[in-house]
Amino acid sequence: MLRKSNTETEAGLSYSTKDESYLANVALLYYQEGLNQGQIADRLGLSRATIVNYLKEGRDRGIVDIRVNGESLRSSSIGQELRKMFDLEDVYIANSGPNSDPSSALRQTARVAALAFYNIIEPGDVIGVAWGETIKSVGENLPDRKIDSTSVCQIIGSMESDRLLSAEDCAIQIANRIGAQCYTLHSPAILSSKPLAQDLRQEETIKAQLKRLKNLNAIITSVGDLSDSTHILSSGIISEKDLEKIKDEGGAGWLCSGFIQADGSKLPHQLQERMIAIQLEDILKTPKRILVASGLKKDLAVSAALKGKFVTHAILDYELAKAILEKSR
Amino acid sequence: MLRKSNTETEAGLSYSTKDESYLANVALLYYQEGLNQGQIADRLGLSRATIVNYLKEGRDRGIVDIRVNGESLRSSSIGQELRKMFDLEDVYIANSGPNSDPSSALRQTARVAALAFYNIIEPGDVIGVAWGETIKSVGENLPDRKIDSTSVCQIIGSMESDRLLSAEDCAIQIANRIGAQCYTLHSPAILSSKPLAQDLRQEETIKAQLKRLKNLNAIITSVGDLSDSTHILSSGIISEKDLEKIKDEGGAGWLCSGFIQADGSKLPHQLQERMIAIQLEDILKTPKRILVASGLKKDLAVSAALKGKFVTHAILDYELAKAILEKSR
DNA sequence: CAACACTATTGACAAAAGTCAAATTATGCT
DNA sequence: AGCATAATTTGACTTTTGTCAATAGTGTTG
Repeated sequence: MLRKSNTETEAGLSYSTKDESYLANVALLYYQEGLNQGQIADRLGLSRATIVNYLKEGRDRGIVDIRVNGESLRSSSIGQELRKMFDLEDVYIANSGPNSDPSSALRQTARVAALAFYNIIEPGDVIGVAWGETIKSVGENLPDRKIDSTSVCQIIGSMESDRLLSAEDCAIQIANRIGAQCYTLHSPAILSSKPLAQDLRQEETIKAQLKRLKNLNAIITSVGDLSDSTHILSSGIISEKDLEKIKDEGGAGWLCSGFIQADGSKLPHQLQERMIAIQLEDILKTPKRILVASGLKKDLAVSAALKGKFVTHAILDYELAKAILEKSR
Repeated sequence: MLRKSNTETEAGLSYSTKDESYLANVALLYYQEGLNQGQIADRLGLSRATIVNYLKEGRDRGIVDIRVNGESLRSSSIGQELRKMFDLEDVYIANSGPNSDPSSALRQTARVAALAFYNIIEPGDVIGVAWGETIKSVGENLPDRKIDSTSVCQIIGSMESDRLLSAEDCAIQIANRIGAQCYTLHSPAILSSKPLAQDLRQEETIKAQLKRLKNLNAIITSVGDLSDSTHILSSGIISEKDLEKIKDEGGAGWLCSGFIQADGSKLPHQLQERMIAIQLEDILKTPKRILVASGLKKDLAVSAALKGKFVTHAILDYELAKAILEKSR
């Protein structure tokens, strides 16, 4: 069969079969008219394999967009129970199946969080973004869909971590996806001494950046658990010895820049003096507080964050949500 | 294997696997994570057939939404040529393949028109809607997506037709889909005598309805050809004898309420005196004039409408567009 | 204009998805 | 509780889709 990429060239009429319009028409025949690939191939006088390629290209180029309605993810009954119990605005439940490994459970949670994010964030919002594996994954799963005149602020200074390229990444990626102005924090998360931290906070650039964190509309963060594998340990924010002490003192979790106890109250710690990050008090002042968490080992930490009212919108793993609910009866 | 629709019932925790949230999660695993049905079945501990059912239900219930980007349909090179030649704002090309029958070509054109419609219409628009097979099909292919504070006005009185249930249907359906206020025309399209038509136009209700047609933001219509199978014949608007006369006088097409010649100029006809419909002059005053047409036999009529500037946005069949372009060189 | 690098297309095969009647499990009713 | 009924799930089968290496077309360059 003759190649079809240009018909009527002799008449000067150049019609490229491969343009977006053509791909979109094929996609319509497949996804809306409901024809199968063979029928479309017959109509267009091409092989079925070609139609397969066109359809794939249509999806790749974003001409065909398959989206899942985020609203529906709020409807799970376990989520509704949690919502009532902790007086939350919304709970979205991710469910990757009982037989899935933790990393894909995390990815599924992040995907759900990405959809939830678009439901929660409104044009004009100033969004504080924490960092960590979970938030990184949320950023990766956000579709490229702009939200008008939003801005994104990094709320914890940066830290080298084996699990992340760099901490600013989280804020930058989220900002890129939603087309927001991005303000990073030009400082490490933790400094070696209290005086140095104090000095740095007085630096004009840092000062301005920290001031912005007092007037956020929304925050998206995860929580850290206090197990041996927690990221505050691996990223060097805290030493093993200090962590043990925190646990002895009744620490249940780590939230942005501070430790909290099982009942949700703040657990003061000298570490705070050396950190460049948002204050727990400022989190509470932010109207939309989005928490994303996956994995059973975070149950205590998440419970604590919920009890402490650090959260208005939660996106949780099914297993995690169930565990929290059962312990809280 | 155990049935899974309720887990943990003994603990009082009712978790329905079949809720929207669950379906959405399965859909995410399939459409976003890219797992196949077998892998999902394994993870959830269900059979693959069940996953098939869940995915289907997700699509049926609108949890999964597969949409084609309307923008891309504007990009065809043949459409661009037409756009320049007739100084149009936009041309969308529908392509159902050279081997497809006219009815599915029409459906494809209507689908493309439906997507175009959402690109063209803005919140607040007052939209005039004609009727006919083509417009009816556009209405059927519009998704249920609201456009804020729009209204829809029927621009030609009603007529019984074998091909349509009733003429108001077109306006009503389009209004329903986009959530618009709907104003129908409470009159037949054509009356038996001029005096009766004049009297009716003076009726307060009709008068108000006709007045509205002088301030539309947009119009969506097709054109009638003058072949033996044209709908103005089958719906009884015109007699066979009159049609012959019109053709002899140089008529090229029928547009809403009047005949036009090949060069786009109006062809006066006494029929007009007996009609209750928008005036050709008022069409020209409307800023967005959307023409939808499919099928080679409409080439003369469409050409005429384009030349007469009755159109700002055209949605055409590929074959039709090509024919018009070739004749116009 | 032959040789080339490139992209688009295809046929044949492998994998995945869809179908449906039968089986299983829940639900309603007396 | 026991039975009828409805809803859900499943295994075995058919159809459709995806893959990939081979082939054909296009454009460019020496």
